[in-house]
Parts: sequence; structure tokens; C-alpha cells
Amino acid sequence: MTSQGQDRAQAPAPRERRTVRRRRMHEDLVDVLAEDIRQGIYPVGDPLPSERCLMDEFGVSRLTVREAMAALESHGLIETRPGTRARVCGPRADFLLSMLSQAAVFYLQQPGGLHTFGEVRELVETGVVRLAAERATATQIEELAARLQANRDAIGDTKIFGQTDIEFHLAVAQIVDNPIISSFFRAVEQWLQEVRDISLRNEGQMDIAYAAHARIFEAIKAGSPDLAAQEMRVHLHQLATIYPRNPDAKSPF
Amino acid sequence: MTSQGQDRAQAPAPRERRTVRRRRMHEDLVDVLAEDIRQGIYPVGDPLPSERCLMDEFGVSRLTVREAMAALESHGLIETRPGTRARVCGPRADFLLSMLSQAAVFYLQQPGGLHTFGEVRELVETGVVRLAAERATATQIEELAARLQANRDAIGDTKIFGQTDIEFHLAVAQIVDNPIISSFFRAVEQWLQEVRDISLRNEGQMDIAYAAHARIFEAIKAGSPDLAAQEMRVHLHQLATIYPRNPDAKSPF
DNA sequence: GATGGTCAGATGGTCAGACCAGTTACAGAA
DNA sequence: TTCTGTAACTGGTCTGACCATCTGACCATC
Repeated sequence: MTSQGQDRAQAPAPRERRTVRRRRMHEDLVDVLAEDIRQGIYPVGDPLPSERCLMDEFGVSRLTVREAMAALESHGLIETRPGTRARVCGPRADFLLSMLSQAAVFYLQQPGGLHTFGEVRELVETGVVRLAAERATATQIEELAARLQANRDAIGDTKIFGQTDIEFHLAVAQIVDNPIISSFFRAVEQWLQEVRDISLRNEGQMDIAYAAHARIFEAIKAGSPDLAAQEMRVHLHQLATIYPRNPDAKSPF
Repeated sequence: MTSQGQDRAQAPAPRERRTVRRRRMHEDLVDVLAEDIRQGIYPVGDPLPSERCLMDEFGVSRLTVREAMAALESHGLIETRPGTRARVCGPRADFLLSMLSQAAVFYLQQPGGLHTFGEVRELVETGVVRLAAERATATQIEELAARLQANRDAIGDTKIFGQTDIEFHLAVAQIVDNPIISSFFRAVEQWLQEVRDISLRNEGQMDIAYAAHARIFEAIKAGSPDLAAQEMRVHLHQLATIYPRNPDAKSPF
């Protein structure tokens, strides 16, 4: 018996539930095993006890054990494969990245999300160029110059220009050499690409964007944090003025 | 039969697996249902089809359906309760907060995590005070003054001083009125508390911290973003110099 | 001694059926 | 019209089973 279409009438916003959600059997198991992992009883790379052993040890069904293992895997603590026992995995950057991406999408989809997110982006990018201006080595400035040149060469081709635009910003971020900042940039990379694809359709926008990048580059090269931040802020504000007011916020994945 | 202690010999870092993990049955179901939710086929608040209906519809066992539902719930897309069908829930801020907290813990636990995270914190807090200095209303400045006074009154009591210290920083952040920034602060709040509990044991540190807060307050009151950022930077650098070099990074939860 | 093939045992993945506890809707009585 | 009891539907957990995958031991060959 299928129930497609069932109960899909328009409903008002759901009233908050008042019953307390009862704790489930496998949740206790999740807590115990997560704590064992945290305490190093199962170091990274070690296998966990098998499902059948855990069901014996905790006196629950194998299904309950499997639900706990699934929860641990969804938290990124373990990974399972057929035929071998689950293994503890260290917190993986790619897992965190996907979580950050989901968080980014969440905020973008909220009312005013574009503004909210844009504000944070400005805060991060102006802070990043400050640090870049303080720290850039001669080699890094050469690398940045190459990115800038590629950006210039791409004028006229919306797709490639957008790509080199992002690569320029990423190269600035990489000067700071901070994994959290790099993760932030990667988390929003696809969304930024889509935003630029839209923005760059404006007449003459590639020239304007390139000119802003050139000024940012000069400020970093000159070792002027305040100037670099100011130029980045002007650049982002200009982008905000041409970006459509209320576009559909697109998911980066 | 238990297997405690089994296979726990020291092992080198595990070599990355090369076998391709086979796609599981319930993963297809997760994709389909997640897409239905994204497309609005099941709006927020609507119940999903029952487990028994989904097993009929997709020709899989009820256990496989339950695994898919568990995965959707761990992604924060639905919530389940005994006796009623699972319901779609909108992305919840608390869910995102816990994800940000996990990300924060991840980066803190990496080698050099304290430095990496401190750098990002400085970037965020200096950016936030700049915006606060630009935007603070008279009412907000009064509120901030009250937080500062509470901070001053707490000198001598490590616990309360730490609490008021964080409240001062949070009040600055709230001037910016950006939910992402507020979430960031809340995500690292408990960890910050623990850090301060350690820092404030240093002789005279409460007086130093209060004095820095007072200078930050004056800069915000004077509407001087550059000065506010500079005072915040000095404050955070001073904290970094007295904080133990390689403490155990503690989980905020 | 190194290598390749085979096999048994251990493992996870999925299934079917069952039972229990919680929730909801409906029919009948007051 | 309202209230109550009950049936139906729901999720949570269990047991036993079978299938596919992986690993280690063993043996034959070079």
C-alpha cells in the first residue's frame, strides 16, 4: 500500500510539540562509544568491537547497535565497510567542510540571508587582506601577480573570468595560511561562483572587477593593510550594488 | 562475548583505504526523500509517508527505510517521534550551532589549533568591533557601559569576572546584529569560558583585561573603528602571551 | 623464501516477521 | 454537544536468518 500524495494539504506553521521526546535505546550506546573514542580507548584507525560483540556487551539487539553505529558515522567519528569492523576515523576536513557548507546554505536561505552572509564575507575578506598585506612574501606576491594577470587575460569570457576571479581571492586567502580560513573559502566557493556568473553579465563588470583586484594587489604589494582592506571593502560593496536584490539563494551543492 | 581490549595494539596512522565503498540501499532513499523535501513536495511541518508505506513504495525492508529516516534526522531535515509519522523540520539554528561547535572543536584539536583558531578569532573580533564602532546607537553604548561596569565589579572573583568578560564581548557582537556572527560567538562560548578560567588565574590579569575592555569601550563610544580594532588586537595578543603554550584543547561540550 | 590460490570464519548489509508503546481519529454513550 | 473508550496507525525494538565482503590461515608452486 503506497501513500503518495497523502497528507500533503497545505498546513499552517506547525505548532511546537509539547511532549518530551523519549530517549532512545541506541542514544545511550552512542554516548558511551563516543566517549570511548574521545578518551582514546579506541584511537584513530582502530577497529571498534563488532556489532555482535556490542549487542552482547550492552544487551541490546543488533539493530539497535547498528543504529548507534550509523549515528556515529553520521557524526563523522567512524566509518563502516562490509566485511570489516567499523573503524575510528579522525575528524576529517572534508566532513567538516560539508558541515560548514550546510551551515552557509542555511544562513543564505534565511530572510535577509544574502545581506547577513555578505556582511560576514566582508568581515572575513577584509580581515584576510589585512593579514595578507602584513605577511606576503616576495614569492607569494609573484604568485598573486600571476593570478591577477590570468584574471586580466580572461576579460571577455564570463566563465573563465569568474573562475580566475575566485582564484585570485583564494590566493589572497592562502597567504594567510590558516586552515579555518581556507575551509571557509572552499565552503562558499561554489556559491561564490554562481554569484559571479550572475554579476559578470553586467556590462563592463569584468573591467571593474579586474581594476579592483589590481588595486587590492597593489595595496598588498605595498604592505598596506588599511589600504588593502579599504579596497576590498569598496570592491565588495560595488558587487553588492549590482547583485540582484532578492535572487533565489542557490545551494552550493 | 565481549571484545573489550581486543585489537588495541598501537598501530601506525592508517593508510587510506583504496577499495571503493559500495553504495548502500538506504542512501538512494535518502537522496530521493531529501530532494522531495528540498523541492517542497513535503513542506516544513508536513508529515512524511509512514515507514510501512515507504517500504512498499520503494520495495525495501522497513529496516532500510528506518536507516534512511535516521540519516535524514541526523542531517536535521526531519524529526521522528513514536506513534506519529516523521515530520519535515526547517533547518534549525540549534542544529547549525552544534555543527559549528563541532567544526570549532575539530580545528582546535588539530596541531597548532590554538594558534589557528586564535587567528580567526582575532580576525572576527577585530572586524566586529569595527562594525560596532561604526554602528553603535546611544542605547547600545549604554548597554555596553553596563556590561563594562559589571566586569569591573567582578574584579577579584575569577568565575564571575570570566562570565562578565564573555558577556562584554557578546554585547559588542550583538551591536552588529548578524545571526552568523552571533552563532559563531555562541559556538565558541563555552570554550572561551574555559580559556578565561585558566588565563584569569594569572596575577593581576583581571585588572589588565578590564582596562583593555575599557579602552575598547571608549573607542566604540568615540566612533573610532580603527582604534577599536587596534585595542581589541592588543587585548587578544596579550591574552595569547599569557595563555599556556600547549594546553589540552578542551571540547566546548 | 616469495607468491598465488583456496577456503573457512568473521564481518557488515539487508530481509521478514513479530511485539510493544505512543498517538490519533472516530463512533457511541451520556 | 461533549466525553470516553477503542481501534487503527504509527514508530521503537527485538529475533532469527541469509547474502555479500573481507581477512587470515594454509597449502602448492617456483
